[in-house]
Amino acid sequence: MKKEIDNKLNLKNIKPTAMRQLVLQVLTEQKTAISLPELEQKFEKADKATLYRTLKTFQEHQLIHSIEDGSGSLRYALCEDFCTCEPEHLHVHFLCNKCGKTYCMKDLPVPQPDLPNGFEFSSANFVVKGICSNCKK
Amino acid sequence: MKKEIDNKLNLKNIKPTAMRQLVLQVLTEQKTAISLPELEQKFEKADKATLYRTLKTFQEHQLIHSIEDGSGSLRYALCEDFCTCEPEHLHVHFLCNKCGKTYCMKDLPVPQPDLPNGFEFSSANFVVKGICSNCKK
DNA sequence: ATAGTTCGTGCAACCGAGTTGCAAACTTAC
DNA sequence: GTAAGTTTGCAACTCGGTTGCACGAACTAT
Repeated sequence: MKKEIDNKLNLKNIKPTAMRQLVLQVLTEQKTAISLPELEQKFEKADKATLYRTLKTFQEHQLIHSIEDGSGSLRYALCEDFCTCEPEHLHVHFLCNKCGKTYCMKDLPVPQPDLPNGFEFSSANFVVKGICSNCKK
Repeated sequence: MKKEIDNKLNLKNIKPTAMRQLVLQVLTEQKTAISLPELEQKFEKADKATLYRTLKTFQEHQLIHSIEDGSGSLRYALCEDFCTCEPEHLHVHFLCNKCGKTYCMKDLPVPQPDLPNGFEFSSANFVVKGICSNCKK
Protein backbone atom coordinates (compact mmCIF):
# COMPACT_ATOMS: atom_id res chain seq x y z
CA MET A 1 0.00 0.00 0.00
CA LYS A 2 1.49 3.27 -1.14
CA LYS A 3 -0.19 5.16 1.68
CA GLU A 4 1.51 3.12 4.35
CA ILE A 5 4.88 3.56 2.76
CA ASP A 6 4.50 7.32 2.73
CA ASN A 7 3.20 7.19 6.24
CA LYS A 8 6.26 5.42 7.48
CA LEU A 9 8.53 7.88 5.76
CA ASN A 10 6.67 10.84 7.16
CA LEU A 11 6.65 9.32 10.59
CA LYS A 12 10.41 9.29 10.55
CA ASN A 13 10.73 12.68 8.90
CA ILE A 14 12.05 11.43 5.61
CA LYS A 15 11.00 13.28 2.51
CA PRO A 16 9.19 10.71 0.35
CA THR A 17 10.88 10.62 -3.03
CA ALA A 18 10.17 7.99 -5.68
CA MET A 19 13.44 6.24 -4.99
CA ARG A 20 12.80 6.09 -1.26
CA GLN A 21 9.32 4.75 -1.72
CA LEU A 22 10.63 1.97 -3.91
CA VAL A 23 13.41 1.04 -1.55
CA LEU A 24 11.12 1.06 1.46
CA GLN A 25 8.67 -1.07 -0.50
CA VAL A 26 11.35 -3.69 -1.07
CA LEU A 27 12.48 -3.55 2.54
CA THR A 28 8.92 -4.01 3.71
CA GLU A 29 8.42 -7.07 1.56
CA GLN A 30 11.63 -8.70 2.79
CA LYS A 31 11.34 -11.28 5.50
CA THR A 32 15.09 -11.30 6.02
CA ALA A 33 17.69 -8.54 6.16
CA ILE A 34 19.09 -7.32 2.87
CA SER A 35 22.49 -6.03 1.84
CA LEU A 36 23.33 -3.18 -0.48
CA PRO A 37 24.48 -5.49 -3.28
CA GLU A 38 21.34 -7.57 -2.90
CA LEU A 39 19.22 -4.46 -3.00
CA GLU A 40 21.02 -3.38 -6.14
CA GLN A 41 19.96 -6.58 -7.85
CA LYS A 42 16.33 -6.00 -6.99
CA PHE A 43 16.33 -3.02 -9.31
CA GLU A 44 17.50 -3.69 -12.80
CA LYS A 45 18.38 -0.07 -13.20
CA ALA A 46 19.35 1.79 -10.08
CA ASP A 47 22.53 3.40 -9.00
CA LYS A 48 24.56 1.86 -6.20
CA ALA A 49 25.45 5.25 -4.75
CA THR A 50 21.85 6.35 -4.61
CA LEU A 51 20.76 3.16 -2.92
CA TYR A 52 23.67 3.51 -0.55
CA ARG A 53 22.65 7.03 0.38
CA THR A 54 19.03 6.02 0.67
CA LEU A 55 19.90 3.31 3.16
CA LYS A 56 22.10 5.74 5.02
CA THR A 57 19.27 8.24 5.27
CA PHE A 58 16.89 5.53 6.45
CA GLN A 59 19.34 4.47 9.09
CA GLU A 60 19.99 7.98 10.31
CA HIS A 61 16.27 8.40 10.77
CA GLN A 62 15.99 5.04 12.52
CA LEU A 63 13.73 3.51 9.96
CA ILE A 64 16.14 0.61 9.48
CA HIS A 65 19.01 -0.89 11.43
CA SER A 66 22.16 -2.48 10.13
CA ILE A 67 23.58 -5.87 11.04
CA GLU A 68 27.18 -6.93 10.76
CA ASP A 69 26.60 -10.59 10.12
CA GLY A 70 30.07 -11.32 8.85
CA SER A 71 28.77 -12.27 5.45
CA GLY A 72 31.03 -9.71 3.86
CA SER A 73 28.42 -7.04 3.51
CA LEU A 74 26.25 -5.14 5.94
CA ARG A 75 22.63 -6.16 6.01
CA TYR A 76 19.69 -3.91 6.69
CA ALA A 77 16.24 -4.53 8.10
CA LEU A 78 13.26 -2.44 9.11
CA CYS A 79 13.08 -1.28 12.69
CA GLU A 80 9.92 -1.75 14.70
CA ASP A 81 7.62 1.23 14.34
CA PHE A 82 8.68 2.98 17.48
CA CYS A 83 12.21 1.69 17.75
CA THR A 84 14.81 4.22 18.71
CA CYS A 85 17.69 1.81 18.37
CA GLU A 86 18.57 2.02 22.06
CA PRO A 87 20.60 -0.81 23.58
CA GLU A 88 17.47 -2.16 25.25
CA HIS A 89 15.84 -2.65 21.89
CA LEU A 90 18.68 -4.64 20.38
CA HIS A 91 17.81 -8.12 19.28
CA VAL A 92 19.74 -11.17 18.21
CA HIS A 93 20.28 -11.86 14.51
CA PHE A 94 20.61 -15.24 12.92
CA LEU A 95 22.66 -16.02 9.85
CA CYS A 96 21.90 -19.28 8.10
CA ASN A 97 25.03 -21.04 6.93
CA LYS A 98 23.09 -22.76 4.20
CA CYS A 99 20.86 -20.20 2.51
CA GLY A 100 22.88 -17.23 3.71
CA LYS A 101 19.82 -15.33 4.89
CA THR A 102 19.90 -13.14 7.96
CA TYR A 103 16.90 -13.15 10.25
CA CYS A 104 15.89 -10.62 12.86
CA MET A 105 15.08 -12.46 16.07
CA LYS A 106 12.89 -9.68 17.31
CA ASP A 107 11.84 -11.64 20.36
CA LEU A 108 15.36 -12.39 21.48
CA PRO A 109 16.85 -9.37 23.20
CA VAL A 110 20.61 -9.10 23.31
CA PRO A 111 21.79 -9.89 26.83
CA GLN A 112 23.95 -7.26 28.46
CA PRO A 113 27.00 -9.06 29.80
CA ASP A 114 28.80 -8.09 33.00
CA LEU A 115 31.74 -6.18 31.65
CA PRO A 116 34.92 -5.86 33.69
CA ASN A 117 35.41 -2.72 35.71
CA GLY A 118 35.89 0.40 33.64
CA PHE A 119 34.32 -0.94 30.49
CA GLU A 120 31.23 0.95 29.41
CA PHE A 121 28.52 -0.67 27.33
CA SER A 122 27.03 1.40 24.56
CA SER A 123 25.84 -1.07 21.95
CA ALA A 124 26.22 -4.62 20.78
CA ASN A 125 26.09 -6.89 17.77
CA PHE A 126 25.07 -10.47 18.45
CA VAL A 127 24.88 -12.79 15.47
CA VAL A 128 24.10 -16.46 15.86
CA LYS A 129 25.01 -18.75 12.99
CA GLY A 130 23.61 -22.12 12.12
CA ILE A 131 20.84 -23.64 10.05
CA CYS A 132 17.52 -21.87 9.76
CA SER A 133 14.19 -23.63 10.13
CA ASN A 134 13.59 -23.37 6.43
CA CYS A 135 16.80 -25.13 5.45
CA LYS A 136 16.45 -27.66 8.23
CA LYS A 137 13.39 -29.28 6.73
CA MET B 1 61.17 -16.64 23.86
CA LYS B 2 61.88 -18.35 20.60
CA LYS B 3 61.42 -21.76 22.16
CA GLU B 4 57.87 -21.07 23.25
CA ILE B 5 56.92 -19.76 19.85
CA ASP B 6 58.15 -22.91 18.16
CA ASN B 7 56.45 -24.96 20.80
CA LYS B 8 53.11 -23.38 20.11
CA LEU B 9 53.50 -23.93 16.40
CA ASN B 10 54.46 -27.54 16.85
CA LEU B 11 51.63 -28.11 19.25
CA LYS B 12 49.20 -27.11 16.55
CA ASN B 13 51.04 -28.94 13.79
CA ILE B 14 52.24 -25.87 11.97
CA LYS B 15 55.64 -26.03 10.38
CA PRO B 16 57.69 -23.27 11.97
CA THR B 17 59.00 -21.01 9.23
CA ALA B 18 60.70 -17.67 9.86
CA MET B 19 57.62 -15.79 8.72
CA ARG B 20 55.31 -17.74 10.99
CA GLN B 21 57.56 -17.28 13.96
CA LEU B 22 57.57 -13.54 13.42
CA VAL B 23 53.82 -13.32 13.02
CA LEU B 24 53.15 -15.47 16.04
CA GLN B 25 55.61 -13.33 17.98
CA VAL B 26 53.61 -10.22 17.15
CA LEU B 27 50.33 -11.92 17.96
CA THR B 28 51.68 -13.03 21.30
CA GLU B 29 52.78 -9.53 22.23
CA GLN B 30 49.40 -8.06 21.34
CA LYS B 31 47.00 -7.42 24.16
CA THR B 32 44.18 -6.74 21.73
CA ALA B 33 43.08 -8.42 18.52
CA ILE B 34 44.82 -7.36 15.34
CA SER B 35 43.66 -7.04 11.75
CA LEU B 36 45.49 -7.95 8.59
CA PRO B 37 46.17 -4.31 7.64
CA GLU B 38 47.42 -3.61 11.15
CA LEU B 39 49.66 -6.63 11.01
CA GLU B 40 51.01 -5.43 7.71
CA GLN B 41 52.12 -2.20 9.32
CA LYS B 42 54.01 -4.02 12.02
CA PHE B 43 56.43 -5.24 9.38
CA GLU B 44 57.99 -2.59 7.26
CA LYS B 45 58.61 -5.10 4.56
CA ALA B 46 56.25 -8.02 4.38
CA ASP B 47 53.80 -9.11 1.77
CA LYS B 48 50.09 -8.79 2.41
CA ALA B 49 49.35 -12.09 0.72
CA THR B 50 51.89 -13.96 2.78
CA LEU B 51 50.56 -12.50 6.01
CA TYR B 52 47.06 -13.30 4.84
CA ARG B 53 47.97 -16.90 4.22
CA THR B 54 49.85 -17.15 7.46
CA LEU B 55 46.80 -16.00 9.38
CA LYS B 56 44.67 -18.41 7.43
CA THR B 57 46.96 -21.27 8.29
CA PHE B 58 46.97 -20.28 11.95
CA GLN B 59 43.21 -20.16 11.97
CA GLU B 60 42.80 -23.51 10.27
CA HIS B 61 45.02 -25.02 12.92
CA GLN B 62 43.08 -23.27 15.67
CA LEU B 63 46.00 -21.25 16.89
CA ILE B 64 44.03 -18.03 16.44
CA HIS B 65 40.38 -17.10 16.08
CA SER B 66 38.86 -14.33 14.04
CA ILE B 67 36.44 -11.68 15.19
CA GLU B 68 34.00 -9.76 13.06
CA ASP B 69 33.92 -6.59 15.06
CA GLY B 70 32.36 -4.45 12.39
CA SER B 71 35.42 -2.22 12.22
CA GLY B 72 35.68 -2.95 8.54
CA SER B 73 38.34 -5.59 8.85
CA LEU B 74 38.51 -8.95 10.53
CA ARG B 75 40.56 -9.06 13.67
CA TYR B 76 42.57 -12.01 14.94
CA ALA B 77 43.64 -13.09 18.39
CA LEU B 78 45.39 -16.07 19.91
CA CYS B 79 43.24 -18.92 21.13
CA GLU B 80 43.74 -20.35 24.55
CA ASP B 81 46.26 -23.17 24.51
CA PHE B 82 43.79 -25.97 24.29
CA CYS B 83 40.98 -24.18 22.57
CA THR B 84 39.24 -26.11 19.85
CA CYS B 85 36.98 -23.22 18.87
CA GLU B 86 33.82 -25.08 19.89
CA PRO B 87 30.69 -23.05 20.63
CA GLU B 88 31.23 -23.60 24.36
CA HIS B 89 34.56 -21.86 24.18
CA LEU B 90 33.28 -18.75 22.48
CA HIS B 91 33.75 -15.54 24.38
CA VAL B 92 32.49 -12.01 24.09
CA HIS B 93 34.59 -9.40 22.31
CA PHE B 94 34.66 -5.72 23.09
CA LEU B 95 35.32 -2.98 20.54
CA CYS B 96 36.23 0.40 21.97
CA ASN B 97 34.57 3.23 20.11
CA LYS B 98 37.36 5.57 21.08
CA CYS B 99 40.67 3.80 20.55
CA GLY B 100 39.24 1.24 18.14
CA LYS B 101 40.88 -1.67 19.90
CA THR B 102 39.19 -5.05 20.17
CA TYR B 103 39.53 -6.97 23.39
CA CYS B 104 38.96 -10.65 24.02
CA MET B 105 36.73 -11.02 27.06
CA LYS B 106 37.98 -14.48 27.78
CA ASP B 107 36.01 -14.71 30.99
CA LEU B 108 32.71 -13.80 29.38
CA PRO B 109 31.26 -16.79 27.58
CA VAL B 110 28.79 -16.12 24.81
CA PRO B 111 25.31 -17.01 26.06
CA GLN B 112 23.39 -19.46 23.92
CA PRO B 113 19.99 -17.91 23.29
CA ASP B 114 16.78 -19.90 23.01
CA LEU B 115 16.27 -20.04 19.29
CA PRO B 116 12.81 -20.55 17.82
CA ASN B 117 11.83 -24.04 16.80
CA GLY B 118 13.77 -25.39 13.87
CA PHE B 119 16.75 -23.07 14.18
CA GLU B 120 19.99 -24.84 14.90
CA PHE B 121 22.86 -23.11 16.70
CA SER B 122 26.32 -23.76 15.37
CA SER B 123 28.34 -20.70 16.27
CA ALA B 124 28.04 -17.07 17.28
CA ASN B 125 29.71 -13.69 17.13
CA PHE B 126 29.00 -11.36 20.03
CA VAL B 127 30.68 -7.98 19.95
CA VAL B 128 29.98 -5.38 22.60
CA LYS B 129 30.84 -1.79 21.78
CA GLY B 130 31.53 1.06 24.12
CA ILE B 131 34.44 2.68 25.90
CA CYS B 132 37.27 0.56 27.23
CA SER B 133 38.73 0.99 30.68
CA ASN B 134 41.84 2.56 29.23
CA CYS B 135 40.00 5.30 27.38
CA LYS B 136 37.59 5.83 30.25
CA LYS B 137 40.27 7.20 32.57
C1' DA C 1 74.45 -36.12 -4.12
C1' DT C 2 70.61 -35.83 -7.51
C1' DA C 3 66.29 -35.43 -9.42
C1' DG C 4 61.61 -34.83 -8.47
C1' DT C 5 58.05 -33.25 -5.53
C1' DT C 6 55.94 -30.42 -2.19
C1' DC C 7 55.57 -26.22 0.38
C1' DG C 8 56.22 -21.31 1.45
C1' DT C 9 56.95 -16.70 -0.18
C1' DG C 10 56.67 -12.44 -2.98
C1' DC C 11 54.73 -9.89 -6.62
C1' DA C 12 51.06 -8.38 -9.34
C1' DA C 13 46.61 -8.36 -10.39
C1' DC C 14 41.95 -8.67 -9.36
C1' DC C 15 37.23 -8.52 -6.89
C1' DG C 16 33.63 -6.64 -4.35
C1' DA C 17 31.73 -3.53 -0.75
C1' DG C 18 31.63 0.86 0.46
C1' DT C 19 32.34 5.73 -0.30
C1' DT C 20 33.04 10.43 -2.45
C1' DG C 21 33.08 14.40 -5.94
C1' DC C 22 30.68 16.53 -9.21
C1' DA C 23 27.22 18.03 -12.25
C1' DA C 24 22.46 17.50 -13.80
C1' DA C 25 17.59 17.20 -12.36
C1' DC C 26 14.31 18.17 -9.29
C1' DT C 27 11.96 20.66 -5.06
C1' DT C 28 10.93 24.30 -2.25
C1' DA C 29 10.68 29.00 -0.70
C1' DC C 30 10.31 33.49 -1.84
C1' DG D 1 10.34 32.83 -12.25
C1' DT D 2 14.49 32.74 -9.80
C1' DA D 3 17.51 31.42 -6.22
C1' DA D 4 18.75 28.02 -2.73
C1' DG D 5 18.70 23.59 -1.26
C1' DT D 6 18.05 18.58 -1.99
C1' DT D 7 18.29 14.28 -4.51
C1' DT D 8 20.00 11.54 -8.12
C1' DG D 9 23.22 9.36 -11.50
C1' DC D 10 27.69 8.62 -13.13
C1' DA D 11 32.43 7.86 -12.60
C1' DA D 12 36.09 7.22 -10.00
C1' DC D 13 38.43 5.70 -6.08
C1' DT D 14 39.70 3.34 -1.50
C1' DC D 15 40.57 -0.54 0.99
C1' DG D 16 40.25 -5.32 2.74
C1' DG D 17 40.48 -9.57 1.08
C1' DT D 18 41.79 -13.04 -2.33
C1' DT D 19 44.05 -15.59 -6.25
C1' DG D 20 47.47 -16.92 -10.05
C1' DC D 21 51.91 -17.56 -10.97
C1' DA D 22 56.70 -18.12 -10.70
C1' DC D 23 60.77 -18.55 -7.94
C1' DG D 24 63.17 -20.67 -4.31
C1' DA D 25 63.72 -23.45 -0.16
C1' DA D 26 62.96 -27.81 2.04
C1' DC D 27 61.91 -32.50 1.95
C1' DT D 28 61.84 -37.48 -0.24
C1' DA D 29 63.21 -41.37 -2.68
C1' DT D 30 66.58 -43.29 -5.31
